[in-house]
Amino acid sequence: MDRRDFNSDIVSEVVSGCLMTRTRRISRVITNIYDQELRDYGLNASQFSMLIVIAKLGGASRAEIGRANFQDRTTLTRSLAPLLAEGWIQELPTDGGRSRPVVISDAGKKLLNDAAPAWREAQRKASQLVGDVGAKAIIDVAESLPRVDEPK
Amino acid sequence: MDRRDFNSDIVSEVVSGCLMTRTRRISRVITNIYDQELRDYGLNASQFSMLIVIAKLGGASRAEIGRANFQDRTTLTRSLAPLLAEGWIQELPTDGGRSRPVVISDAGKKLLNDAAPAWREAQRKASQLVGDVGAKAIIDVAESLPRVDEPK
DNA sequence: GACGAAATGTTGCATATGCACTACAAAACG
DNA sequence: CGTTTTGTAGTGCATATGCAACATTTCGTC
Repeated sequence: MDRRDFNSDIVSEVVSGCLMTRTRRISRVITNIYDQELRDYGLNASQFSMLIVIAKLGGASRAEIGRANFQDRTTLTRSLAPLLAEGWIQELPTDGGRSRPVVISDAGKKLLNDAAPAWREAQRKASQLVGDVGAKAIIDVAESLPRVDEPK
Repeated sequence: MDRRDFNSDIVSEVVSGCLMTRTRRISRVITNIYDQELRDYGLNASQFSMLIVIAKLGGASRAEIGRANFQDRTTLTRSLAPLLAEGWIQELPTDGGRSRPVVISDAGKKLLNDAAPAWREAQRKASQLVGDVGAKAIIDVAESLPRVDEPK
């Protein structure tokens, strides 16, 4: 059969072990969990992530945030716009003209503290979903990703 | 210090163990690997994934594809459009009027076979990146995701 | 067969993601 | 110095993602 022959080839090969399809599925499912818990606070999983990175870096350019979070520079140009509009982050007074670093604002800090219980609940659900072994593996794999933001 | 106190709270908690930020980072990095390898064939990682799912299901509605791939129905409405436009998939003659199942076309099958080496190269790179333990964990976690597409 | 519940698909809306390209600014070099 | 190289940011383009709301179709039940 045409279909059988075809499926026994590349399709079954990918179906049985593709890391990309798996990581993307996991990402979608996990993201949905956090999205739902965070919804009441007016931000989504991605925005929560960026706020955390910015808070941790304590003042960083879009390029630095991108390196720390494995995102393209240009993604940050647009993704940060809603955070700026909401007042959760703010641009530091331009120190010349080159880069325009952003920091988390008081409102942003308050938001993170307010949403902390929601994050913990999502984290609990996600941990249960992936299991102890899965959770540890995810953390380990993430830590092993090639760092491009060596301490300045 | 204000910043220190703040960081010692929810920020460091999330930084040290958030499963969502990790899975999203992993997804971005892994997706980039496959995107680059597949680029010469005119499709991206996401589209490759959908083609594989459709090929495997062998004729499925957007809702079925969504359940199989953990995507929202409405995402498929739009994401399948480019695949239809390229002729990689086609809609089956409507069997009444309710759903409009799609199947992979000959051109789509040819594309998958042509791109197979590129996928294998990306898979090799990704496997090396996450390591044997990481790869197994990713597969296991993905398999454990709550299935909603029980065999019809 | 009629009715209400569940499933399917679309559109409006908002956001996420990254590539190619452009414009500047800054550092490195000779 | 000036020139080259590097780094930062933005825009145009295309796609991905999912929620809310809506229209339509099925299906289950009486």
